[in-house]
Amino acid sequence: MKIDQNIKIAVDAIVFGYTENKLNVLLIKQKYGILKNQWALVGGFVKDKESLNDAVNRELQEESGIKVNYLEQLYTFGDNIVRDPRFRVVSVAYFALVNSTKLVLKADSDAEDAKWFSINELPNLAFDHQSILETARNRLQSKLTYQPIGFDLLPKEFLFSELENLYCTILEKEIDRRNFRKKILSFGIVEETEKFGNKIKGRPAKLYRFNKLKYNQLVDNGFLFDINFA
Amino acid sequence: MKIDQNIKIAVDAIVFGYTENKLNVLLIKQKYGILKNQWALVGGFVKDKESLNDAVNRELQEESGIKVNYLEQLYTFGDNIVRDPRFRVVSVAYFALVNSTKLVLKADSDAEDAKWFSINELPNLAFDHQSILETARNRLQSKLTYQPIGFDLLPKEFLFSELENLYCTILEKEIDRRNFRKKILSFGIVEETEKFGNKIKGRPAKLYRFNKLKYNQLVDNGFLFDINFA
DNA sequence: TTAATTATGCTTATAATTTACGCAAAAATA
DNA sequence: TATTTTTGCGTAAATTATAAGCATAATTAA
Repeated sequence: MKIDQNIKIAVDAIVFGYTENKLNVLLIKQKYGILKNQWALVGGFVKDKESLNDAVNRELQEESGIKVNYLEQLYTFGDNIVRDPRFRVVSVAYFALVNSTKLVLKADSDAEDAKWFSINELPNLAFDHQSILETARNRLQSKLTYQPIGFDLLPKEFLFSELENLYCTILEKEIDRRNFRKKILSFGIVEETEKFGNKIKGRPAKLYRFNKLKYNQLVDNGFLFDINFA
Repeated sequence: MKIDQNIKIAVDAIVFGYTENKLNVLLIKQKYGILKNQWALVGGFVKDKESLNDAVNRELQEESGIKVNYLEQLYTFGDNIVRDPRFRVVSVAYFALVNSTKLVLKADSDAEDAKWFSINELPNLAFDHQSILETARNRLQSKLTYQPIGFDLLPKEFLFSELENLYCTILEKEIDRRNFRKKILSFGIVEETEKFGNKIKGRPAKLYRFNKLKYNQLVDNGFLFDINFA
């Protein structure tokens, strides 16, 4: 049986990072093709013998050298049949979180440059990448409230104020510091360390750590993570 | 620029129905090919000039003639590169809800037969359709609690007991009838009609109607649908 | 040196929501 | 007429969310 179909499959990754109380997105500038000098999401075509998951990990490796803490499929964009002017492309978009800001481009990659951009200061993006990014941002906002993915944007050991700021920044609302702390601690999935963070002024704050093992145990017993302030 | 890629894109639809307190899935039996006589999800290959959305609607029309009340993209299955033994296929799965049980196969369709199966009495399914179905069932369960999609499985006018049974059946748990009613009514998105359902015994029950317009208005003002009983 | 400032971490009162369940009403059935 | 079945309303107790108050430990300004 022969199927007459000429559609190509690509994967794209929306990689979020969080530094200095800002939500950032990783973008790359293409070296070749019609995309030359345009900023775009990490991505590329899927190889015939490669799973979608392998494809997106390969592209991440080639174009940014980054190690992601979290990766999940976001959405498949294939309703706009002229999103790529060259030929029809269906793109499977992935949503990734990292806590590092280190970028190491592979020399043989298609990317000329890779950079972090604040979500509020984005350049013009290639194709429909602007709209993909919006979808990813919505996923991040909603998922943050019912899955402990915020920890994947922070270093292993973090200040409570950092966690709290992350929630306020991404959810774009004020959260009472004391109620936030009370709620997070009540879950029993965040534990304090002996160390202190090096803040410049004010009372020194302890560093805390997310206990993923404990979280998984609780989930097995029916625990539901849920952070939702009015 | 030429891309050397030989992957085909298909769409599949998981169509849920609800009748007589049972959750059902629509399956079709293929007329031709290696799938002959095997039950499978509604689906087929995407045409070059057709959006993914159009493709799934066309397949639904051709293979079942059914009109869906709700349709959303579920997940793209493309990690198992040998899921189809003929050649590599990436399948974009869609999740659909209907309240009708009428099926009208098109004569020129690839389907020899189309039938409703109770979710608890499924036949063996082609490809990885069993696992796709599991994913869809999970989506249905979780989405039922935070989106008013239960109404898309019921007739326009329904009894409160039907709505309540639907929730109990799909979520697989007991829900207190009185608290359920109180909560649903408190939202103000379900209104009673002047009509009564024709039950055989017991006190006659009013028919109710979901006010989608009202729901959308409330959502614009920040309302969040949420049904979650311990 | 001392007072003001900044940020942390603990606590408590009140409001709102969830949970559990009693009970009368309206029909069919025995 | 009594019993059964299902509907629809109401209320008390338990739990959770919201809104603050305040002592502590450091830095910074006076």
